[in-house]
Amino acid sequence: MAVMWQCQVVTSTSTAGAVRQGSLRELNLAVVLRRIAAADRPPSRAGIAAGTGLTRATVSAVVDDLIAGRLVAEAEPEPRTGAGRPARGLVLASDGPAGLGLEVNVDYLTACVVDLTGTVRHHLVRRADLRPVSPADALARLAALAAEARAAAVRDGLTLAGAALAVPGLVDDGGVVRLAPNLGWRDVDVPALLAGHQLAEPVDGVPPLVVDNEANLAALGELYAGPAGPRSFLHVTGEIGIGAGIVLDGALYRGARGWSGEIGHFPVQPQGRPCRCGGQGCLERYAGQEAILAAAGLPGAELPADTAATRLADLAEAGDPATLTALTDAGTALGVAVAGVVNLLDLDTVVLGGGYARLAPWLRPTVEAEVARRVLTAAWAPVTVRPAVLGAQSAAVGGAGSVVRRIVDRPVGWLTRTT
Amino acid sequence: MAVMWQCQVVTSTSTAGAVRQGSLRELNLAVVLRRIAAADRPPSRAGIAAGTGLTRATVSAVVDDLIAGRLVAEAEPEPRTGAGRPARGLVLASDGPAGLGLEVNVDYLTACVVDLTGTVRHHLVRRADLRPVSPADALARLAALAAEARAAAVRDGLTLAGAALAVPGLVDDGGVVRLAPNLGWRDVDVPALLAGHQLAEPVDGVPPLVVDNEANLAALGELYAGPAGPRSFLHVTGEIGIGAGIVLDGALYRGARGWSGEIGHFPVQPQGRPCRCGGQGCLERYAGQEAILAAAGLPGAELPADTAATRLADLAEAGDPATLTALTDAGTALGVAVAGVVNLLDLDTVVLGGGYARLAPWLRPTVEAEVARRVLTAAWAPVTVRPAVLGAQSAAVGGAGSVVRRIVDRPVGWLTRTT
DNA sequence: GCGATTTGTTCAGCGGTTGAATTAAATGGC
DNA sequence: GCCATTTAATTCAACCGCTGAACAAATCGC
Repeated sequence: MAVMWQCQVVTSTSTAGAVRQGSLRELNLAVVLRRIAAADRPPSRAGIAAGTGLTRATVSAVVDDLIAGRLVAEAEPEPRTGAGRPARGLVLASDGPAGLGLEVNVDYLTACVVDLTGTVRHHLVRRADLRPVSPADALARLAALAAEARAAAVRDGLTLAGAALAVPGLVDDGGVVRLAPNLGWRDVDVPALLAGHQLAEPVDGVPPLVVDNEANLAALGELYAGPAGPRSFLHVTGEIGIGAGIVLDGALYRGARGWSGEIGHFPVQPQGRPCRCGGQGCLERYAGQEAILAAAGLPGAELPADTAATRLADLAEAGDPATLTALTDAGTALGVAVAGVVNLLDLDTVVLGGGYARLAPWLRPTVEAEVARRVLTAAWAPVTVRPAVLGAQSAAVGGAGSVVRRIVDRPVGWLTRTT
Repeated sequence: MAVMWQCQVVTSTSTAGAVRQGSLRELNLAVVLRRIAAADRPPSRAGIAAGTGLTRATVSAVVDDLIAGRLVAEAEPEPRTGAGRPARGLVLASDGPAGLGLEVNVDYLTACVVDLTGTVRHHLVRRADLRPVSPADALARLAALAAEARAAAVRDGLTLAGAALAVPGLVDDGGVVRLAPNLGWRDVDVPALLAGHQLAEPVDGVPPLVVDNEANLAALGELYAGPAGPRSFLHVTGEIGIGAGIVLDGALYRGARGWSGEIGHFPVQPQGRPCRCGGQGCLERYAGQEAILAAAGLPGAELPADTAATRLADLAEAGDPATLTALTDAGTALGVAVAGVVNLLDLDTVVLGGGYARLAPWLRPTVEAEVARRVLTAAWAPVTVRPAVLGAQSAAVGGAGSVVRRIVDRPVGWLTRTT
């Protein structure tokens, strides 16, 4: 007689999900705040009570806490309808906590500030080729840009609640960049290099900066900003390498060690062109920026992604045949890979991000054709292929968004802060 | 200024996660019960209190409820250690609720009973070629087998809490089998065909039978039965077709419409052999049972999977060169596909199930070699490839396990039942 | 046998939700 | 213009379930 789950391990985060008395309020704060964040019109306390099943009394008490904590504000222009006492609309506060989103990439540094409502309040970009710059230097410049953004946020009355840094590479739990090939970084300990800077000072024991892969943060940005609905999608970022962020059931899937999304080496031609990874016929060799540029007869394999994408888009718009062919071929390869992923994960949406966002008009038809041809269930349920809403610099915005989103999902952390 | 998550939709399951007063007890029942289920030694009330952060008083009250509901029992042979009052060990009850697992496949019907502890208490198999049999007939035979299993369970003092039926095909939400090619089923409405049978009578408004893809249920079985640890893995089922169950962070991932796991048409040779799906060089054409048998020079493409696997294993053990080559080639193709999936999802374990379980000794080395070669992060973090613990008929056992597992995860549903 | 030690139970206290009653603020009919 | 009606939000006693401490139970070591 086989015995199952005899010795399953409990994930044991010390309390392992036990619900204490105080958790009630903690959980309901999150429920109410999420409700306010998710509504398309400012909801009333009564509406929230009806929607959640909580009592109006409870909702009022919870909302009082949220307003006192500067997470929620009452909307003066209350939307009225019919008879009865007018409801007072509740909206996320636009003068409370905000998130700082940062990005280091091959040819630019970005810092942006996103408030609780999801509005991008500031967006600073510094263009500069960072490949010859040492990681320490690059991070020092980034810190300066971050300080500038922070000052702008403070002038607006905002309080920065944390920061997220997007990096084009593999990042481990501790914020160490294991490998960022296009930047030439290897084992760069970002928190250590930023020690002393304001960014690195822990607040309430919480490290204020999380470092993450740009594809992951871009996918989060798309999750927050995208049209309602898509709860499971693949966000493909076309750069020199090709990365993917995977959102499943409304949550970013990071993988067993946080290294998911490596789609660049999906085998689209197993007996095809050799790849630096040791395999053959990897997607990157057919739909990577270098491959597209070469096929279009353009130099500059090492160009920054947005420059390359712009150049290709210009040529395509002008009707350059070599470019059009190159994009069609790239789209086909991308479609093969995407179809494989969709077959495996049964996704309903694929988002073209990074450089692909700009090239979507030309890539999309071929990608869609391959998907329709190869995805078994496509006949029953169509797959949407669309460009990223946030476009190129979605990683920084997504990172900033993830900071404030964390507050929406667990407001107690913000409300009980000591500072 | 881009605005994010302006109009996100709330999943709105009426209460939308609101935490009522009574939810406290509901949640803590689950926490304590899971703790008991997950422990490798019968834990004491005090131990659970220490582990969860709840008070000993609370744990005692919760445990009283669980014992009253026949979900937990006190283990008489309490495990002692040191000084102090001896603890009373708590174990899952072996005479409470049980799950019924069913499977319809090409050449057999299965019914099995799994109790709360995960022990397989009964396991009935009827061999018969079901391809010439009408779906209604096949289900009638299944219902008879299920009734037999139910009687055996009742004799043991068990109460069946629900049933799960594994089918080798695509199943939709309503339990309709959209397509099961090897059975020759199309749009078979299982609940409708079982109407009138005991299996189909709702208890407390809950449909007693869920129908699911066999690969999904087999993956769940592996999740419950497998060694501690693997929280994210791919379970590949080799049959006439090739299916995969995907477990991410300890939960089965079903996809946007419940049709995830279609790995059989992963492109391993895009310019290769044409496939019935319309694509070219699909995995199924290289590592499917039909392909392996043909490469080994054997007839019987339509053989049931376990027969075919046994025959191949016998030949391989005897050192038949054609068979060994066939298995090596199949392993290579499988390895290409698996490597692609692991790259994408960053899994740490791949389980070979179904017919592959029996063939694992020969497939495993080549699969591992391909994975090591193609998975970028394999150097930092190894990927384990292993045969399924439950072997061939894991789907029925996994289905039965999922029924009792649901009770462990939400005991209130069982405790408040009216029957 | 007695103190030390650990388990499990009992009980007053309390935080937070509940539900009903109350107050607040608007609409609409006459 | 006034009042009944309607809906929103607040107040308050009641109650549910967790908390913490005190207590009883059961065993070990000396």
